[in-house]
Amino acid sequence: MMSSSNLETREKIMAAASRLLEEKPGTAVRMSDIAKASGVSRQAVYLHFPTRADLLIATARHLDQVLNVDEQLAASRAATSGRERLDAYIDAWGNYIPQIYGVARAFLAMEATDEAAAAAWKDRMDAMRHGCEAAVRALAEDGDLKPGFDQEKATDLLWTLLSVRTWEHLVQDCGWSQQAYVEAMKYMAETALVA
Amino acid sequence: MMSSSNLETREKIMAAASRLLEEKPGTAVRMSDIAKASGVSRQAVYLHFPTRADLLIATARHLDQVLNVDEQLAASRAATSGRERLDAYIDAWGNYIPQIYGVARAFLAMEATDEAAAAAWKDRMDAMRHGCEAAVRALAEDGDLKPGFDQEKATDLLWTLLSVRTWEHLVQDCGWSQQAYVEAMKYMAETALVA
DNA sequence: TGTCAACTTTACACGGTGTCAAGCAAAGGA
DNA sequence: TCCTTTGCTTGACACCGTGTAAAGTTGACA
Repeated sequence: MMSSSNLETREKIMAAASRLLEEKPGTAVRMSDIAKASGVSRQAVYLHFPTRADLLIATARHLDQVLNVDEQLAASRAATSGRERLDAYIDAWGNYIPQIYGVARAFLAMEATDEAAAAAWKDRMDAMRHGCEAAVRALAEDGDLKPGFDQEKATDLLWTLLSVRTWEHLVQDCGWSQQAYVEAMKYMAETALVA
Repeated sequence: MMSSSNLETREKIMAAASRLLEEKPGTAVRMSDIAKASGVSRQAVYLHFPTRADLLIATARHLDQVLNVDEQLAASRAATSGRERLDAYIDAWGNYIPQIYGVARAFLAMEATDEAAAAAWKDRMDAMRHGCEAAVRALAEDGDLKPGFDQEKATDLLWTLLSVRTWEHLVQDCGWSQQAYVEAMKYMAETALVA
């Protein structure tokens, strides 16, 4: 029961962290806030997660698991044509962003100062880039990639279009609806990259 | 002579700040670093600029003046057609970004925590948005705005495309050349917004 | 009964921002 | 010549958030 309580506490902390970050993104959420929200002492948090970056990393993984990213992104891999794949990927990732925005924002804020956080975020974004790369390759294999576009540049462009910062700018700063955002990204990707 | 030295010190501090930020963007530049680089005590900096945000704001204005933003952006206002105006604006602003990137990055890092810095940065970006708005309006007046696009959405899209974060992503993270960046932004804006 | 594991409480070090107060040196006027 | 003002220096300190250290508490279980 003690060992299960150990795990339960860990989960409680991660759950509280993701809840707080999701509730008030942009607000600086402190370790003590997370501790309080978990119903645990600040030091208990440090017992489970040596640093803030460690907690953030674990929380991100935890969220991926709870939200089942793999399944959410599976549709795009099942697509037959390149165009479908591109569309499905934009749909999947574009709609995943708001679900992880709180944690993402915390990462982006720490990135500048914390080495470990920067590396972890880079990893996640590299993984996302692979999705972009696969969509572009599928497009190219169909002969549907706009002529004169090399795959790497096309991937970079798509990657930029689908960055969390672009989502943030349009949805948070400009006040676009999630649907308008996804449609705009599809439109941009289509007109820019598809022949 | 004392009153002129007063101004000189102020300028020295702002010059040192912009130099340090430009030299090592991404590195956290502290007030004490700026003081040292200015050849002045840390408290002298606080004598001239009550807070870090104040220093940043003044430095940004100072930089605008030294680099002569107005002139750099003038070409776009002189353009006759909407398409020319769009192109000229992307050219001007897109090439201005790297010149202010150091300071911009400092603002973006502070934005999350500092109210004053966030407001000042928002002001600057709103001013930039007016440029986007004007370009889109000129396009619409020529009947060259893609049908089914309302001007506000088009402005938002262009604004997002020309954000410092987009520049950062492509040039800093993806390693694109400044020229490739500007061309890509022109291409994206053209294919997405021009009829 | 005693041990171990998870957790609590309290205290403290560190780095960065911002404040406060006393002192100093040079310019400039009486 | 003396005296005031101005621009700056020096050194100390408060505050906050992260992270560390150490001793104490509580419940499970052998």
